[in-house]
This record gives sequence, C-alpha cells and structure tokens, in this order.
Amino acid sequence: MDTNSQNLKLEDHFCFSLYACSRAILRLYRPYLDELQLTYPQYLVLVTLWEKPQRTIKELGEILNLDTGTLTPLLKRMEAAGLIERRRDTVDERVMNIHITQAGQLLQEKASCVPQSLFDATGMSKKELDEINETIMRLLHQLNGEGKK
Amino acid sequence: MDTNSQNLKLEDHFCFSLYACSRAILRLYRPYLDELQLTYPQYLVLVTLWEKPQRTIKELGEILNLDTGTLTPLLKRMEAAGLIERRRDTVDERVMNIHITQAGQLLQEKASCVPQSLFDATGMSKKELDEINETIMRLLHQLNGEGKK
DNA sequence: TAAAAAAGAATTTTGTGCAATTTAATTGTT
DNA sequence: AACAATTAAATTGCACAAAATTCTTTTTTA
Repeated sequence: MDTNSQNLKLEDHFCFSLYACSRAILRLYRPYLDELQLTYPQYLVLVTLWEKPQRTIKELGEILNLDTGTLTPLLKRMEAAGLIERRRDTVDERVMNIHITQAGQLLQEKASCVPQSLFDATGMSKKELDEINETIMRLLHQLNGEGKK
Repeated sequence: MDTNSQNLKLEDHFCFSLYACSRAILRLYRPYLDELQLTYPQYLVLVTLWEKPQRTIKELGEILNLDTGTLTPLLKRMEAAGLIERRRDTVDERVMNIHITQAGQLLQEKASCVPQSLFDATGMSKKELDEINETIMRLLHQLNGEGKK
C-alpha cells in the first residue's frame, strides 16, 4: 500500500511533539503573564535579572538563545514599560548593559506563584517533570553543541 | 541569603528547556527545509497531506494546534508556491478544502531523508528519542486536555 | 419561515524569531 | 599612527503565532 515507507507520520516526528508542547505551555502561561503585562520571553528576561540584576544583551542572548534581532526591540518595550533600563557601558561603548528597575524587582513577588500554577496544570509529578527537564536539557546541550561544530 | 526561595532559576523552569529545545530543533531543520523552500510549519502541513491528500483548514488546525490567523496566510503562500490548492467546499461553502498538488507530492521524495538527518543530529538513540517523544506526547495531551476544561 | 445562534475563515494587530546587513567601537598588526 | 579584523548592537525583511473582530454561510428554533 505505502510505496514509501520511510516517510513518517506526524506523531512519529519527535520534533512535532516538542514544537506543539512548547506552544501549549505558552498558552498556559498567557493568562498569568497577561496579568503581569508580560510576554513569555519578557518573563524569561526578568527571571534571569532576578538572579543577577545586571547583564549585557550579549549575555542575555547566550543564556536564552536569542539574537539581537529579537532582544533589542523586546528590551526596548520592557524599558518603555519601566521594568528595565538600558545603559551603554562607559568602558566599552559597544556594550549595552541591562539593569532591572525597582518596578521590575517588585514583579518577582507577584510572579512567584506562576511556576506552581504551571506545575499543577501539567498533571505530572515533580519527579516526572524533573526527569523530563533533565532529558530535554541534555538534548538541548547536544543540539547546541552540534550546531557550533 | 535568598529572601524569596520560591523563585526558581531559569534552568529549573522546565518550560524553558522545552521552549529553547524546540527552537534549537527548528534551527537544525532550517538548512534542509531551506533547500526545499519550506518553513517548518509548512513542512508539517505537507506531512499531514502526504498521509491524506485532502483536509479542511479546520482539520489542519486541530491536528497542528494552529489557528486560522496562522494557517490562512501560510496556506496562501503554499498555494502561491504551487504545493497545494485551496478550494471552497461545494456542499458547505464555509469550508475551505486543502488539496496537495503534484508538485507537493513530489516533495515527499526529496524530503524523505530529513527525519534521518535530524535523528543523527540529536546524538541520541532511537530508544531514547522514542521515550522522550512518548513522554512529551503524554504531556501535550495532558496540557491540551486541561486547556479545554 | 424568519430571526437567532453557531460554525468556518479571513482579517487585523501585536510581538516574537531569525537571517542578513549595517554601524560603531575596540583590538591587533604592521 | 594607520589600517585590517573583530566584536556588540541595531536595523531590515520575512514568516510565524495567537487573540480579537468581522464576514459569510449554515443550522436551529420559536
């Protein structure tokens, strides 16, 4: 019947499950992030700045795997919203330093329930999710490593 | 030290690993899909049409979890590229039927090496990837189920 | 059977992603 | 010092992605 058996069905493409799952999770985040007036990548930027309140655009790009074409306008919107400040480095003026503001710091408290809410929505155990996370992280590093060769 | 211990670091957000991994895989696909003059979601549309050569936009949206705001312009570009045809259903004129063309069929052969190439790039065993796929699919169904409640 | 409700697409708007190009600043080399 | 190479951002252009709105067609129902 099937003359070309090497062609996989959709559900056999593991890339599709990742792609669809990633978007499904963004949909779950949306109501929480809407309340904070944030988009998902903006939230990720804040997560990194809550850990360390000043970073360069280059650092953010490496951490989040995003390039300047994405980050520059995104950070400008965040600055307009008062969550961060963009300041040229005085020593090396090519570098743009991103600082979190008081308002950005305050959001940490309001956002603290988000991870728990998301966890609940998955309907999975902590152990199971940790295992998924560990596996996907391993795959991610593998893929990023391959790409740089 | 940390006054707010419920705030997770970036690598503890399992959503981030999925988000980043999904984009990393798209980057791996790009060179292969560039050769076929396809984007990733366009490739997915073709995969579904290779399985079954005619579907409605509604069906495609349900299978791929994409809405018409994404699909309508995407399918118009694919029609302009000669890969599909869009025809109103004669019985129910609200319905738009998507047919694969001869040119779209021919791409199946040219694309048949893509899954294997991607598999190689992951550096993981078939068994391991099948397990990831199974787990992520389960998570996806869980998330989609939750969303509909 | 006419009005209301529902269904399927299309459109509009906003915000990513990413490749490719450009600009400005710094470093390295004669 | 002069010039090439490198680095960090910004810009440009195209293609998603998703919510909200509108439009058309079909179905339901009073």
